[in-house]
Amino acid sequence: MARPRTIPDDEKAQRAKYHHGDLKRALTDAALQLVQEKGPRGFTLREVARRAGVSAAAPYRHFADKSQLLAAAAAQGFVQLHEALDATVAANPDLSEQAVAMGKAYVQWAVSHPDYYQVMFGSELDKTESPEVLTAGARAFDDLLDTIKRCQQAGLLPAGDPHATAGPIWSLLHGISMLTIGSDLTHVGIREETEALTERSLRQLLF
Amino acid sequence: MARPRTIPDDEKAQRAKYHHGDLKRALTDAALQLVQEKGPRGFTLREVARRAGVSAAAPYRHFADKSQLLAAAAAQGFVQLHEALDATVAANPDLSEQAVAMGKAYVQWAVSHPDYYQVMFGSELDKTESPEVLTAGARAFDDLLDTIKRCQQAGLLPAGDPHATAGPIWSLLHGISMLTIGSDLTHVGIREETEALTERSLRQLLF
DNA sequence: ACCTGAACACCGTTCAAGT
DNA sequence: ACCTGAACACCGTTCAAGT
Repeated sequence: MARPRTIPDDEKAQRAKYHHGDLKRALTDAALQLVQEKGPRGFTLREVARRAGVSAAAPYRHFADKSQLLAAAAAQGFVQLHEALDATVAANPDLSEQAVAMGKAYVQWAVSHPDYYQVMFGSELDKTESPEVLTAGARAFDDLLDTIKRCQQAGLLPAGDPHATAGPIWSLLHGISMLTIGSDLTHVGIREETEALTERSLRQLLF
Repeated sequence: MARPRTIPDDEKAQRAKYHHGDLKRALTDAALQLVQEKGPRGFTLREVARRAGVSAAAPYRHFADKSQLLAAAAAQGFVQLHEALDATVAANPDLSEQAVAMGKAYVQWAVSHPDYYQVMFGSELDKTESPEVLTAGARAFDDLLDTIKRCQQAGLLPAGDPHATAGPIWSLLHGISMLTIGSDLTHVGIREETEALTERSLRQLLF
């Protein structure tokens, strides 16, 4: 029953700030949660504002429009994906398996965060208008690029511009992720497990 | 088995039917046009009704809801894609190049009909609720499957369930299409032409 | 400086009423 | 049988007004 009477101004400031000062963070947090709950389809500016305990007009002090708020959520998604890829690299020091492991991790993250992934790559988002998303996305892509470079230096992959190798790989991983999320593969009779499909096609493309 | 006693004049019936009887076709036509004009984002039930010269409530006599109307448009997209693939097969009787030619035709169609393609694979569409889309999609997929089978019989591709070969190929083609439409490849510094990227990665995956 | 309240123009959807 | 008009609950966005 400690009364907050003697509590440092720190906490008070924090509380006070939540609704005037750090509304931006409160809104992105709510947006993140809403995307995960309802997907891109159910994402509404007014609902985000409601969850942040604020009027429908308030978000416009911090985001130009709805798509900019969605972009903030998408950027967070790329950060999470980047962290997942980073962790995989750290957990797989063996270079000969690192590329395959990272590919599997990419798809694994995508299919276990389908709403996120669809926001990150869906047509609702105009990436051109949101440098935040572009840099966050580039950071995740760099993980792939770095692994390719290391493999090249170790002689496991042919030398040359790593982008030339990254293009096909990323396209494949993105395709598997999207088609799996949309259940399109099973709809046409492809019942192979996502992980097996990923590993198999990646090896075929790489080696 | 009671058939109508008087068969009305064809042309007159056609004309009269357009606004009472063939509203369904008028609506899907308008939907098709609207998708091509404004993309999935600007697609509105009310606008479609407006273009068909009908009240906002009228479409509900022919479609359960907005997504069912969008599904009708998506199905048409798959039909068009199927026709493009068919034409490519007919124009490339040489089996050794048919698979690559078809892959290029797939991506080519996708990037030249970006709004269509995004509707066909976007999150706005619930394919499960629309058998029309599923069968139209399966028909396009069968083109790929057939070419793979023929290549297998000619010894150009390893024998086995053609689905096992189709999975990686389709995933790659879909990934290239989507990432190109979204400009994601150029955003991360991959400036290779779409056609070159497609051909190169397809050959690497296949041979 | 930051937020609210009210307003505007638009949606998707429903339903009684018209023809 | 098929369509309209009006209504409802919801949007995204703007802006004067409050604190």
